[in-house]
Amino acid sequence: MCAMTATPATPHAPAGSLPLNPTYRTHMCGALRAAHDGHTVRVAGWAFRRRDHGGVVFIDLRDTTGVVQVVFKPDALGAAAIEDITHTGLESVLMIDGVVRLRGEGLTNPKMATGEIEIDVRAFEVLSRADPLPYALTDDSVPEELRLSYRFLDLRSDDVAATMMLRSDVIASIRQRMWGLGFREFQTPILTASSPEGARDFLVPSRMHPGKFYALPQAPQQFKQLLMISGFDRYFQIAPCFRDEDARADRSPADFYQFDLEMSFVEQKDVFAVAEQVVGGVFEDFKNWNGNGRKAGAMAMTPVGSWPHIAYDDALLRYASDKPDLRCPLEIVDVSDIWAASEFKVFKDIVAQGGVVRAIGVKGATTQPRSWFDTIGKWAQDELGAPAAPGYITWKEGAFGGPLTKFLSEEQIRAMFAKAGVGEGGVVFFVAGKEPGIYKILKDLRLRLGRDCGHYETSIYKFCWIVDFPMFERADDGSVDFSHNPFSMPQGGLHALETQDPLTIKAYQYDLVCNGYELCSGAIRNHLPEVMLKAFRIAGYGEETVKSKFRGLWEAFHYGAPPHGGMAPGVDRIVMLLADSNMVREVIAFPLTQRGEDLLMAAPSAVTEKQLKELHIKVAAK
RNA sequence: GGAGGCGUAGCUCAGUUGGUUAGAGUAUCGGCUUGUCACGCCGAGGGUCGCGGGUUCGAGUCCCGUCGCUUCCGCCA
Repeated sequence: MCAMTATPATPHAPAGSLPLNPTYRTHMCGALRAAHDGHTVRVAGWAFRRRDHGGVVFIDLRDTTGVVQVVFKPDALGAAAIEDITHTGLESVLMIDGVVRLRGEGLTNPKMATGEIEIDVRAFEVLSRADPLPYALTDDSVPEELRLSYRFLDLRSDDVAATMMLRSDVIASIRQRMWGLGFREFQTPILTASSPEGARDFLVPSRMHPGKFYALPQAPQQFKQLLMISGFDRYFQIAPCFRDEDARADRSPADFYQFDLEMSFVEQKDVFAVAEQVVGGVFEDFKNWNGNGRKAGAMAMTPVGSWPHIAYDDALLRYASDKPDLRCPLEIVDVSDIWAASEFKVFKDIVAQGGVVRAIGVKGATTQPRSWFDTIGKWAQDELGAPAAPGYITWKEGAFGGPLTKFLSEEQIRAMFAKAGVGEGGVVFFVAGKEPGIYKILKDLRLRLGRDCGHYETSIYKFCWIVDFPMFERADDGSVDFSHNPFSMPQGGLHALETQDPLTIKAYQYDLVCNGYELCSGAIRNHLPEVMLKAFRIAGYGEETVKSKFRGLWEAFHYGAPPHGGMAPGVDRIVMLLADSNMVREVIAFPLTQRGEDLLMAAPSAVTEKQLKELHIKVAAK
């Protein structure tokens, strides 16, 4: 385990300055240096590696600060002691009394921070013996399933441990920044009421109320709004959230943590300013963290205070995504009108039937070999499910090329290149189809083209705000539903709700996006009961539902509610990005599997009949 | 709910066209080794090839089903 790189915002004491109890240790393993030569020390830790030379035995002893070599010599300890340490399993916990010695000439190990010294053992005690390990801690090819089954061992490996410490440091940094800005931290209930909106709830049966259930909160949404109405003005919480939905690589299947915040008497720009200071500040502090050795070099980031705002509709057009990865500079443009006026029947028909043709211009792509264009076409069909290989037109040595060229006039082609923002040497790709199905193809094609043609930036955190989300959307069954958050303030307020087509109404609703990951959602909230009632009515919820299911907010809005808003960045995702990982499980100490199981604790599990009876629950036969 | 990938010793993997007793590295155990640092050398034990069924004279290998992990779609206000 390597010593952590010190970071300016880490409020923790540096490794090696921990208060120590001399019953167990006088020094930390990783803190010993040449300056300790001749010091009598007591250290304690895990037997990480052993090298047995029949007489002298070396053990690398590991604690949270690092590794130090301890030397067992038969002359000093006797044959029985050497026999004992030889048969003590790796990962046993040892307490060592010894003397720090400079290593002899040619015996130092420059790969170790403590490599100039070793501890000459005078006495030792095995505090806990370890069985043979299910896998070697130094083996980095062990599958995740096994490592999660023995997560307590997995957490001993230095990169995993370093990531957990990063997580702690990130949360500490968030708290310090928020306290510095005058926010207060609150705790809100873990057992609350089920909500008809949003994700599937985890339910907890009530013993005292037969047939009734608590729900674990999907977010502290209503509570933080109530705190605003109570007048606290600035709230935050590192809040556990629970959603019973299927997992993804970047989405934990049950519980996750949000850095939840809310402010009163603010507009959208005020929330953005706090977010850029705090989230941006955390990234500035930790962007170069490399405790797991993954980053190739220093990381850049979008400067705080200049994170671009992109309207939701604009994001869908330009990036085919509401969480665009801006490391790829390529943008999508609409060229439906040009193709509608062309002789190419396939695209003409698609436009005539309400579809669109979108184009991605790639500078310099004419240098790609023919085989690359074929690979892209096959990949788009096989992996992205494109109905046909994306068409393309090349502009090379004064001439336009590609199978689609013959359907267009030169003016039309030139107009296309101008719109796509590329000139000679460039290639314009086309994808035709209906929205929104076409977005999935365009989104991944844009990134692939950028990567393949060298336009994709690495070693940078690219932030942007996605703003002006629609308030409502059409559900699969044709009805109108909330598109994001039912508590958002619609732009135009009650007047918009009463006069506009609901599907055209925007909300003061926003997301923060970094490198293609949705880092948080937020909104300026509605604080008026009549707006709440009207918005829910449009989404198909009657007055009685609002009054019963959202009683707290409904009541509170009648007794003086300030304008307020906030957001909730995902702690797991922030740490994941800083750790240069794409798996959220890597930044969670005890993550669940994809199917929501804890392999170590064997959860979920059956319970006794007695427990069920107390809870008035009967399990139906399958 | 749907689609793909993976599953052989404690662990990581190899295993030819279906053909004798399923191999290697590592770990474990035993022996040797007083300066290594992923120490080294010699030897031993360790297998229901995820599970079930089928085809076949014969299945780790082919087919069907199923279970587990995982990636993606749906889902995630």
